[in-house]
Amino acid sequence: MTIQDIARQAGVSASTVSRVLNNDPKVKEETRQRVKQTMLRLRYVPNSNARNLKRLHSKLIGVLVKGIDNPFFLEILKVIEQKIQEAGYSMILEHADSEADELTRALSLIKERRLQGIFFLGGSLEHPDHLYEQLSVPAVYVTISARDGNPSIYSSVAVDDREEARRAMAYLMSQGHRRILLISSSPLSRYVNRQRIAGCQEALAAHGFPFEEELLVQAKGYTISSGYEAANWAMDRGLDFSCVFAFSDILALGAIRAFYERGLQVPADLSVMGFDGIEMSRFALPALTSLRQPSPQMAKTAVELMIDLIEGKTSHIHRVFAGEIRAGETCRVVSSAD
Amino acid sequence: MTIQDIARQAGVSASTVSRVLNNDPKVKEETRQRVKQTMLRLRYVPNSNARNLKRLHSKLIGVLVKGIDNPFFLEILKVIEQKIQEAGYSMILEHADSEADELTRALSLIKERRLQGIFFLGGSLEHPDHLYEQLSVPAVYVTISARDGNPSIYSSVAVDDREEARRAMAYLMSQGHRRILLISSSPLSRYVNRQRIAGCQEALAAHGFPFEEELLVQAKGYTISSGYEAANWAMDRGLDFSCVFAFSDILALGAIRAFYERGLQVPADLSVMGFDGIEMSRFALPALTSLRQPSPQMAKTAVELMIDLIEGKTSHIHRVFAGEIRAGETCRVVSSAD
DNA sequence: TTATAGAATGGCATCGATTTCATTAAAGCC
DNA sequence: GGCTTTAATGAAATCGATGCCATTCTATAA
Repeated sequence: MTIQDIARQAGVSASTVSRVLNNDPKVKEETRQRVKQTMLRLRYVPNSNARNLKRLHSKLIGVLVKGIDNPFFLEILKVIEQKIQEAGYSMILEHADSEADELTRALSLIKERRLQGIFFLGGSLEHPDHLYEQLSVPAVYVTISARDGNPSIYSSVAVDDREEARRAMAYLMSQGHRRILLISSSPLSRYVNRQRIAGCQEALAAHGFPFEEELLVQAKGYTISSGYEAANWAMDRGLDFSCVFAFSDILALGAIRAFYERGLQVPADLSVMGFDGIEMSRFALPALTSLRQPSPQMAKTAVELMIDLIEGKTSHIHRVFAGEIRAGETCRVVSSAD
Repeated sequence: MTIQDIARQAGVSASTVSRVLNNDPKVKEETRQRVKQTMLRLRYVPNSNARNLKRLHSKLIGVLVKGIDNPFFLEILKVIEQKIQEAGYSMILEHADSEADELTRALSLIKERRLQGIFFLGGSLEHPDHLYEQLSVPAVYVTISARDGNPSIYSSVAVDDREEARRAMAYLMSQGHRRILLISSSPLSRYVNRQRIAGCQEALAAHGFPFEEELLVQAKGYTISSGYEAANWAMDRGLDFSCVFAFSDILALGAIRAFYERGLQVPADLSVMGFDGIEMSRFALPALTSLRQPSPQMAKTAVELMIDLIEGKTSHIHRVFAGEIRAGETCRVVSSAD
């Protein structure tokens, strides 16, 4: 079933059918109806390959996700997809497994499918600048704050990781915690992790506490089992801490389980705080205290920004959202003697 | 950058460049290298629209997911994506929100993008048969058992929902439970739910217990909050039960939270069992007892089956996997006097 | 040396839509 | 009524790759 078949059946030319497809106003109403009826009758669906080959715009936006395991990213992804649809575009999802070729893959994808824009979700920003310059379409990073220098070759929508981590740590320290185990995702060299670690150090320094390298452990991935393993690793090494700050809720939840299995109750024996504030952790037992990122708003803003960028209505900007501490049941005030 | 540009730069014809792209053996090694170098130098990436327009095969397989919220589907989706890649195909993900137009959407997608096959994940099978007959490519349902009559217009890879639900109920009843609250997803009329309910009834009947309509509640969606709400609804109605069997782990986890907030401990005061056996529920507190579906194997089998179907090596079949009870910490043996 | 099979390569139609340009039909105007 | 303007429509080139068929080149045999 091609446009030609419809044209023949409806007694018009292919051009006219194309005009009907694209809602061109200069088609007589009567003709339009006849063509539409024919399309319906023959169950005609336009071939998107042929379409996008000829057209200037593909109406496609790519999303490159790294670590789709993480429910936090999924929460964002859902909103992004919905908003993209609403804007009349379609979403192409690509899942990046290895860290290194992330940008290369994005560049290929853009050319291959004629994407009009690309989102990066959960990746790192460690690529050299000259690679970004090869991006021929707008790129928007979501949940990853822009590096120092605020580059104008891509946009970002994120919280200030450093500041939010500092705030979370300050909160924990205000409850009397002094020895706080940090569970980061890996690698530690990833920008977002470096930022958060820096924020933690800042908070410690503000209280005059030293930053102990030993109290920084890394989890393999963004899964509950890697949080579990990281906590076990810390306990196996006999580390001394009264509190845990995990850089992701899902890691925090895994850690809580690990503590429980060793007979440690949260928050009675240990306090735990997460980062992200996913829905699920509100319903966990005990409900996780977390630094919530306003993910729905961030996702919405990211798509709006993307559309504006595509339509040339704006140039690259960096939007910073404020996080918020969501108190759950996993933190307890301890005496300073603890 | 088109194939013509490469041809000009490398001093060959477009045909030869195309041959290099498709690894045609009848190209002189020297020429092949020269063309490859040129492609690399100009950072050429073939336009997939032009490609798929001309080619017979698009190397694309669609996946229509309903309820991507459910971590169980995500676990499966990840394996499906990986296996599809390994088989040299690409995956197109489509998220169906409304129930009704699911198949219509799939049919459009197939024509539009020239898909070579389509997976249905988490949808329902309630469509009339004549719609399936319009499917021009193999369709494989994952985690949804085939309806009675074992139709040969699509394939399925699933557990026997009825039998597994029966088994789970029998397990709970063997622990002394008699009044078991069922938390189903909605709508109850969905085939998978009807099957599971039938299995539960069967188990009750085997013990001579009546099936009480009242003890069947439905959750809005596959989210932890809807499990939470369903449990609250049941408690608000003052229903009497010693045990809960939720048709999804994520619902069970939400229910546990709801009980906890009303001062009911699991498993001390109430036993809870889930369905699916997702990774996360193993790390929950308390670890969820669940009827585990062997999802990685199911996903792997589904993709293998799909590839075989595409290559014409097999015709539609229905693979049934056996589930398994994974004992956690949410079930307790009660005396029959309870 | 010349015929000839086989290996490499080039030319060109093609996939199914869009879009510009040309053409026809209808309508407005003096 | 004849002419211009505008509304509808059609013809044909085009997007970027593929693959059949034709052609050129090379190596081997007679």
